Amino acid sequence: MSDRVRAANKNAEKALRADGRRNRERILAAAEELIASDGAQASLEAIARNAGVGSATLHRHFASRGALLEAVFRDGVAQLCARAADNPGTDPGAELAAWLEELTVYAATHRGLAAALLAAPDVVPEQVCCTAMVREALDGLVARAAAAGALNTGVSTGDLLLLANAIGVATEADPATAVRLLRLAMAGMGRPRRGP
Amino acid sequence: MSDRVRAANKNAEKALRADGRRNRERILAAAEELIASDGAQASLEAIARNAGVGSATLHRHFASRGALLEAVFRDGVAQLCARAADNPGTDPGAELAAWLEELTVYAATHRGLAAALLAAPDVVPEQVCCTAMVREALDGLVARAAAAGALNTGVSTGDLLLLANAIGVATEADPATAVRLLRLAMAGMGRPRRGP
DNA sequence: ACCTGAACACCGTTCAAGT
DNA sequence: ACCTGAACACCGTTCAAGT
Repeated sequence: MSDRVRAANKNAEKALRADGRRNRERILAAAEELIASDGAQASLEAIARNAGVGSATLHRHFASRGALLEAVFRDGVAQLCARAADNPGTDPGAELAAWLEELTVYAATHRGLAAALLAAPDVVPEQVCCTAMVREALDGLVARAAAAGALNTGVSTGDLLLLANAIGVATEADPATAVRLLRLAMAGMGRPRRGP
Repeated sequence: MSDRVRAANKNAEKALRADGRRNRERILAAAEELIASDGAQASLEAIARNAGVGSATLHRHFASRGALLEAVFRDGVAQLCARAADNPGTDPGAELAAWLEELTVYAATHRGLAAALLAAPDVVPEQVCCTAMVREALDGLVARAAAAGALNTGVSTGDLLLLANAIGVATEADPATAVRLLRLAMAGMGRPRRGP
């Protein structure tokens, strides 16, 4: 999986001439910065301007806003997802909860990511996309948690993904609130907690 | 409260000349339609065009996109909030849950509302705004539920508002999913439910 | 192969000029 | 008092012309 991601990045970088590759990096750096400050709706024109390239060059490298967002977040999301498989622990429920918090914090601290994940997948078949990576990582954790009886009946991977993204969008740039809200939703808001 | 709302609308309508009032209604009708189909980011230009007025006229009536969204949703939200006070029931926890579901469904079926509620309040002092109405209505329900011990410790009105809006944004135009997600979050996702 | 500058259609905002 | 048309600065997308 992480191999697939690395291969996809190699493809995007290797097939370019030296100047093309340099421009691509500049665009990504500018995009990262502007998305951090302006959110997912950051102006593509401004990104191209900051990168010192024409707007047509940006569109040549990234056919759509979604493609650019994917490229900006792919590495970070891949690392996050790799961590989901690392834990060989003994408490699947706690591991699921901990990883969901990581995902939510990551979404809340990377403006535009949650919005991108929420958007219709828009997946070119065979393409490695953030949504697919996250879903795959989460699927494993959910399966183990469910097998251990640590998950409420009727809760699916899609539910948890939707919840984490919803909270990520709603609390963008406020990770503390994001985590608090996620924990409350996991534990339940409608009745007093029992025990420690 | 509902009086304040009615007064605010009277103010906005009464002080206008006949043609101004007619244009205002046309703009609101066009806005309702386009926001329903395009979401909260609907083009103001297109709204003015559909209403048959110049774009400057739209800006004269509604100084900002937020002001227009407020006007579009104010009546519906006021009715929703009025219903929060109607119930003299005996199960505050259930009443809170039921009203939160109503709010979430309303948000999910009125594209743009949740996004508008999530946006920074941006409240002109003394102005009746949707956020304030909802918060006031919810405050009452929360207080009664908390007094009855039906609410998880540490859950505030703001938490529930944020959660409902987050789910509303994430599931826009899919009220069934919105309700399912809200119920799961209220009951808790992280452990099996007990009893009926 | 990759880039640029320019063109196109659109947008939100503002203002002078109308009635 | 309220409206309009026009102007301004911006945007995303596309394309012919360059190297």
